[in-house]
Amino acid sequence: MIIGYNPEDKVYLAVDCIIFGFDNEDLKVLLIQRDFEPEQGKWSLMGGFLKQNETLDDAAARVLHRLTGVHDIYLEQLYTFSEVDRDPVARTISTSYYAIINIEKYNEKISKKTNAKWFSLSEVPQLIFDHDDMLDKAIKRLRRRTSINPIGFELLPEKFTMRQLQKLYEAILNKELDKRNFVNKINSMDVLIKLKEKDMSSSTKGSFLYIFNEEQYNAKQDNHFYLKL
Amino acid sequence: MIIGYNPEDKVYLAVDCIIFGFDNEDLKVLLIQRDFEPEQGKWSLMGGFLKQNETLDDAAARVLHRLTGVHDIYLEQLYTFSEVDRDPVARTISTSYYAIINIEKYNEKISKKTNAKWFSLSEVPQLIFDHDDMLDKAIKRLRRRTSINPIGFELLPEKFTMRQLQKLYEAILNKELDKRNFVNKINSMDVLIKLKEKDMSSSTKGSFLYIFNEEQYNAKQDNHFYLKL
DNA sequence: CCAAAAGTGTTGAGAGTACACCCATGC
DNA sequence: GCATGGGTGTACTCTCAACACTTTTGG
Repeated sequence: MIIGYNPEDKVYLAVDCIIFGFDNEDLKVLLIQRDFEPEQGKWSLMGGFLKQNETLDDAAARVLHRLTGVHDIYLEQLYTFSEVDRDPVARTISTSYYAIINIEKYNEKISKKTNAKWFSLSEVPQLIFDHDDMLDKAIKRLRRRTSINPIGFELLPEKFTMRQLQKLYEAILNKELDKRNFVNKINSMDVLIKLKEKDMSSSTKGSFLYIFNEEQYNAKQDNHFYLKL
Repeated sequence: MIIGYNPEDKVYLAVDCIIFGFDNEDLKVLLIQRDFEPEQGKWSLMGGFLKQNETLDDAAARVLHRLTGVHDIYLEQLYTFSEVDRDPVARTISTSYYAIINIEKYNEKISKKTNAKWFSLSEVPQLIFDHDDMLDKAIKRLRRRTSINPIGFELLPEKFTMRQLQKLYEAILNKELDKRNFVNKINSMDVLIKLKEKDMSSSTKGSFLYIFNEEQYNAKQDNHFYLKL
């Protein structure tokens, strides 16, 4: 026995993932309907238990992959929830993670999977345990992050219009933005490349497509952007 | 056995606390020298194991109290560290918390306790395990928080001078601030009460003392301050 | 020719930043 | 009378926010 080490008790450790997506209209979150007790039939975040030889980051990535088929997604740890009775079955402490993904890119895979469904933020049903709190924290964090540096490109197709990008920001921040101010601000960040190509699907005039200039972005990353909207 | 619940493994759960203090000169952090193996003699954050019937928040408060005698301190969860080999003895996952306290107010209590010592941020020795990372994250968080709303009053005596407050911000942000701009900004927040009393210890002229106007502060809390320095 | 979305600049207000001199007093 | 830290205001710049009209083209 090692002196000073006196682990009082063991507990179960889990991860839960808040997956955000965007469908060109609303910010959505991916939920699953539980097909097992407790709380069978209710909606919840995607979760799973930690394995012996993986980190929480690994576990979150594994759970996400198992339930959606999605790989190589940036996951960020949010907060660890530890209320004693949060899970009625056993003392379980859960670390929440959030990720943002492109709905179209993954939709096919996801829809084949078990009981997963996208919900607009305004239509999220009551979730099990403390998953509402988790979602809440995730939304707040996403909003804060959005104003620090340009997240959100992960949520769009490779080529996108200014309008789409604006709608995405509006969905995340849950408020309307002025078109001219938005364009000016985005352009001043200098992380987009304007293509000669136009998207003709949304208007007769057509709107220019942009791609994300990853190189520029990475170069500026450290300084932060402080895109205040 | 409950279907769908398949907890793969159990792990040990701990908390570690990063305690910041201020001595009118430097921002300091409270460390303890381990008097047990492993890593006996090395410096570490204050930590302990989670008990069966307490939350992580509770555990952090308990550990802090046990090792410093300090009560009723605002602790904020930082991040949960879960590298498989972070603790060589057993798989241990640790959730870090940080707090900021008034050194003078508690110094007597603390100095009686086991091996605890304040270190200026620039003089922190190498810490055990991943405690360096924890400290690093805490400093970053503290700096970010400082610019969102006026933290830091916790670190000062009840009555303090503008100069002290400025030094505190300089210590947290690790840069020099302009005296006039600082005073203007603080005054524009309208959360201090200027006393008629002066502190005569630092100069012949004496400098006015202030107290924190908690009521005003709480009233404004929600809107945030965005004290950009 | 008209409906529908795209595209584009200017102005005013407020916040941030840089900057220098006088004041009070103990010694 | 002088050394030491305390106290104070202004001018410039930059960013944010509000705001409206023209362009394109498919139908």
